[in-house]
Amino acid sequence: MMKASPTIVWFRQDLRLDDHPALQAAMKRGGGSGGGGSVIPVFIWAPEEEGSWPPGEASKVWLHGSLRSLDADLRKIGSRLIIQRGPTLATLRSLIKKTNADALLWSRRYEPSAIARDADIKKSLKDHGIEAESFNAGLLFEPFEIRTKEDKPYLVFTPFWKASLKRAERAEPGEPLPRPALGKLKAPEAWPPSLSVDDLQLMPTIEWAGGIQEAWTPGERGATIQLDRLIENVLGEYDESRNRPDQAGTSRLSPHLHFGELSPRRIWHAVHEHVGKLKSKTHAGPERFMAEIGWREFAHHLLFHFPHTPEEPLRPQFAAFPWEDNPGALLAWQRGRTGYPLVDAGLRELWHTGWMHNRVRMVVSSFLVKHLLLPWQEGAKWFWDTLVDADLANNTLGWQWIAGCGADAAPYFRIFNPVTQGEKFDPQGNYVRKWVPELARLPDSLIHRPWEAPMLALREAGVELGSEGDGSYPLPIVDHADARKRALAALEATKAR
DNA sequence: TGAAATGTTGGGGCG
DNA sequence: ACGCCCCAACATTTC
Repeated sequence: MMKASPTIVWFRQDLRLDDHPALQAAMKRGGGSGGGGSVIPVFIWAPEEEGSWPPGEASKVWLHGSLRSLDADLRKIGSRLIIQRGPTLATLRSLIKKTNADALLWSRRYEPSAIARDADIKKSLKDHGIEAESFNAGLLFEPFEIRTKEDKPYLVFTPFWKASLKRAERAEPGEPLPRPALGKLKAPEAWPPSLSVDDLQLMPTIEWAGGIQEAWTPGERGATIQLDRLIENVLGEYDESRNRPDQAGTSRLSPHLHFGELSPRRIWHAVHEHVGKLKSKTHAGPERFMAEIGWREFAHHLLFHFPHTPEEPLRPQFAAFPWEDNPGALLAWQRGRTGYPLVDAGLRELWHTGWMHNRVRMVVSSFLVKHLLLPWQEGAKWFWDTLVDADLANNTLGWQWIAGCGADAAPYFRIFNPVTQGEKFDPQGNYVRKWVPELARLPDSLIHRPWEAPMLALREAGVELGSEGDGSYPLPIVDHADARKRALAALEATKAR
C-alpha cells in the first residue's frame, strides 16, 4: 500500500488544539479506512510580511509563551511544532519538498496583508499540484457571510449583530471540534528541521516583560482557565461589573482570542450551555458579553470590507481634521503623565501588564484624540506596540470609534470627562491608587482631581504636585473645559470645509 | 459605550 | 393663606 503523504498544518493566529478545523481535516486526510496520514504542525515567523503592522513588542512576548505552550501540548499527544523563519512561501515550498507533503491547511486571517499573502501562497501551491485549503477558526461568522438586504456590508453594529444572531438561529455556529487524542496526530517518517522558540528572539533584550508574565498565562490552558472563570464568576454580574476597572469584572479573554488559543465557537457554546442552566429569565450578563464578542465579529467584518481603515478614517471628511503635531504631549500620554489620574492609571496599567481595562481604553483614547487633538493613528500605533491583545481589526475599530471617524462611531462631540468617568467607574479610587501610587493617600473625594486638593490635604497625603521631582505628580497638561471647547471648535473647522 | 447647557418643576422659606 | 423667590432635582437640547 502506498504510504500517505504528510499534510502540513500552518499555524498562525490559531495556536490551539481544541476546535481546530484545519488540524481535524489534516488528520482525516491521506488514509483510507485505516486512518489518516501524518500531520506536520508548522509555525513560520515572518513579521516582514505583515505590512505596516508587524507584531509589536508586547505581542511578541505573548507569542513566545503561546508557541511554547502549543509545542508542549502537541508533544503531549505525540507530535510537535516545527518552527521556521520566513519568507513564508519559500519556507513552505522547501518544507513540502523535504517532507513530501501534498497538502497545506490553515485557518483564515482577515488582515489585508495576510489576505494578499495567503492568496498568493494558495495559488502558487495549487499551480504546483499541492492541495491548499483554508478554514474558519477565528470567527463565529465569516465577514462575507453577513450582509444587508441590499447585499452590502453592515456599517452599524446593532443591525449587524441582530443579523448575525438571526443567522445563528437558522444555523448555529458549528459544535466545537474535539482536541486530538494521544497518538491521533501521526508523526511523519522524519521531522523536518526546526528552530526553537527561543531562536525567534521574541523576548525583549531589556528586562521589561515581567509585568506581562505576572499578569498572564499565554497558551490554550491559560485561555481555558479564563473561560471557566468567566462562566463561573464573571458572567452573572457582567452587565454592570464590566465597566469597573477597580474590579475583575471583564473576561480578560482578548489576548487568548487574538492568538486563537480559544475558539469563539467554544465560547458561544459554553455561554449558551450556561444560560440554559439558569433559572432566571433575564440574561443581561451573558447577552452583554456575547455582544462584546459581536463587536469583535463586527470589527473583522469592517476590516475585511474596508481594508484601508487601519491607516485612513472610514468617513473621508475626517481626512481634513486639523490634528496637532505635539511630540511632548504624546510622550506625556504614553508615559502616563497627563495629570489626569484615571488616564495615567490606564496608560501605566498598559505599560506594566500589556493590557488595559476597556472602559479606561475609551477614556485614554478620547483624551488623546480630543483633549490633545493628536491623530488617532498615533494612539493606535502605541496600543499596537504595547497591548498583548493587539489585533488589527479590534484596534482599528476602537480608535475610529472613539475618534468619531469610523462606522457606527461615537459622535465627535461625545467627549469623555476623565474626572467624571473616574468618579463614576472607580468611585473609591482603588484603580488609580494601584497604578498611580504617588496619589494613593489622597482621600476618595480628591483622588480623581488632585489639582483641587488644598495644600494641607496634599501635604498629609505626601503628594507633590507639578514639579519634575521623583515621586511628584504632574498638574493637568490641558484644562478639561478649554480642551473640550478646542476639540469642538476643531470639529467645526472640519465641517466648514 | 457622554457631558454641559438650558429648560422645567416642585417643595420650602419667607414676607 | 398666599405669592414670590430660590434652588435642587430632573428632563431636554445641544455640542
